[in-house]
Amino acid sequence: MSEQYYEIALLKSPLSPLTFKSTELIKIGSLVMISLKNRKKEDIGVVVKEVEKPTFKCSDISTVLETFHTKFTLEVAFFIAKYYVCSIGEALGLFIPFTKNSLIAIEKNNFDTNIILSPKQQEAFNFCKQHKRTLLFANTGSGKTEIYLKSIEKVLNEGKNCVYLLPEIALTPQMEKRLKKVFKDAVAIWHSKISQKKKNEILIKLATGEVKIIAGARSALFLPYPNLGLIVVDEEHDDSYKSEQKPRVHVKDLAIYLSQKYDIQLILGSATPSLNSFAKVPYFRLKETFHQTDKTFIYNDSTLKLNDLLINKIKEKLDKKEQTIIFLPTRANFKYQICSDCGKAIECPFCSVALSLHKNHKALKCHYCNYTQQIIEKCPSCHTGILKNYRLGTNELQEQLKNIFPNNEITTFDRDSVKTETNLKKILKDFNENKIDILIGTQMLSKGHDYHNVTLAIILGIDSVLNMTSYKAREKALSLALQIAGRSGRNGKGEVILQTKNQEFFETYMEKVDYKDFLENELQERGEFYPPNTRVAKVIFSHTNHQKAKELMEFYTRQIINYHKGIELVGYKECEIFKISNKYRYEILLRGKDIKKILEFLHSIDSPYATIDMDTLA
DNA sequence: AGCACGCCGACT
DNA sequence: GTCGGCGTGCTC
Repeated sequence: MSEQYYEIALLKSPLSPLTFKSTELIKIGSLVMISLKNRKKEDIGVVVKEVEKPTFKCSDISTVLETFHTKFTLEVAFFIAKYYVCSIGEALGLFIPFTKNSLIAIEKNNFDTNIILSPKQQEAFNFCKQHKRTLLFANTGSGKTEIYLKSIEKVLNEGKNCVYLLPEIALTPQMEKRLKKVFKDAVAIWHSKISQKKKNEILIKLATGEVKIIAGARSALFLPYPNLGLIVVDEEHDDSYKSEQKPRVHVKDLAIYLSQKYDIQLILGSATPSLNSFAKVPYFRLKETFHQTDKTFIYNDSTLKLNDLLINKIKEKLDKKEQTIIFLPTRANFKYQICSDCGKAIECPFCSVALSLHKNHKALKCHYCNYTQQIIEKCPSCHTGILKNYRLGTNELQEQLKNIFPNNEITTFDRDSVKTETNLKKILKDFNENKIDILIGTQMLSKGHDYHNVTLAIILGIDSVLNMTSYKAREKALSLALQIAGRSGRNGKGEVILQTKNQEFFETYMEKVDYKDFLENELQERGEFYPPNTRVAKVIFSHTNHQKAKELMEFYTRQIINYHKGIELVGYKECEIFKISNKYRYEILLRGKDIKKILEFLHSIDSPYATIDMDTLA
């Protein structure tokens, strides 16, 4: 009996593909079960290649499953493995495979959204139609959603699928509503919190053509679409499109790649686009909003605190029964407790960061490893000093405001108060029904939620974002400030207070000139040193043994200097947060224009203690 | 001697 | 990633 030999990529395994044999003819892309030496259970793999009989002995493929990957997914997985530096098995592990009934041809549809576009919107829609890739650079309130809907209608009527990506799960409910209103049951929501049972139902409907649009978070891009024709990436500037875990794929960049290489249309949308997309993708500027915008900016150069200016402004709004949102980048009560005698902060025993004070849990907590301990009164280092609190957080501000305005409803909106989708829906519902007067939150506040009665946005602590040591600090701080400022304004009237010592920067780019001018200026500033005109990658070495981590960094630093001409070593040092969860961390930052040379180095790294981050955002 | 733990290498 | 083998160092 004849035997075939196949290379099998083991799903979620860092191993390279291994060779197995079978008497059956198996299609490339099929999922199979195999067993490895010294393993208790069988592993799932994907057939990636047929090969000649090798010199070593091969085991048999035990089962051929009913699921498979297409040529398209295999190609994309190979690209991901190469570009983001992981094994084929890890890259394939991102995708959900097709099943036998998947490849039924979908019929063309006859959707009619009944949406009438304004002349400017029509122009934007036409631009999207004429360009395979569009950056819809659209101010808040300029009606970009209608353009998405029209574009979706078009591809659906051509018999294709659409995926609509959002940066986080929290935004899916409101978009679900808007999409279902127009496309009814052809819409499904997909993200990591959807139950397996529900996911299976969605996959069946996607295969039969009953579902044609998937709206969701990152993972939604990796579903078995019978015929993907359009990718929409909403709030495209958001960094959460990049995965924090291996493979560290940037889903927006992957979407750009897919639309370049395949017959897939792409629309990226944002009021404050990323410089990267701005430089890569043709844009259409949609500025006109449906209401006159009349926004007043007030600058306050006080250090981070609640002061009379803020209190009086809030009172004004409360008296008029209008709502206020307050942004600050810190949760809990305070970020540090510092001894007034010896000047030491109370540190996490496992991480090199201060413990945050959580009064309502009567605890000190580490925001990196979750270590929790009781609140202490006296300095643990010198035993004499009194501890002072620094860096105001959301809960503390809430407490202070409750003392001043005891009869008003003041709620926090951050990772601590929004643990589940139910929490989120309730807070947003209460806020929109005016049951909450003041909403205090972290970045979460800025992310595309609709608020209707907000006339004051207060932005605190933005300087700590601007002063981060990242080439993206300016872009991050400004887009964040603009996004929050954009949530203030009922019928176009709104006030914004920025507490900052960098008035000139914010005043220039928030009031005087267009965000486009910031992007153009920033492009100049970054020059040839930072993206988009060059590529950057970061490698982090982490180990419980301080010396081991350092030696690894030093070894690879020498490798770059000696054997990798053509890539530039920007720096090698301790990570900003030196220790996390008892692991010491060192990093190498490198850059270069030649992707091949960068990847050659990154692929030469052979250590389980290295984390490779291509196109790092930090 | 007995075993817990960490390290290392193989895995087709 | 996951497993077994093997060495070190500690305890009974």
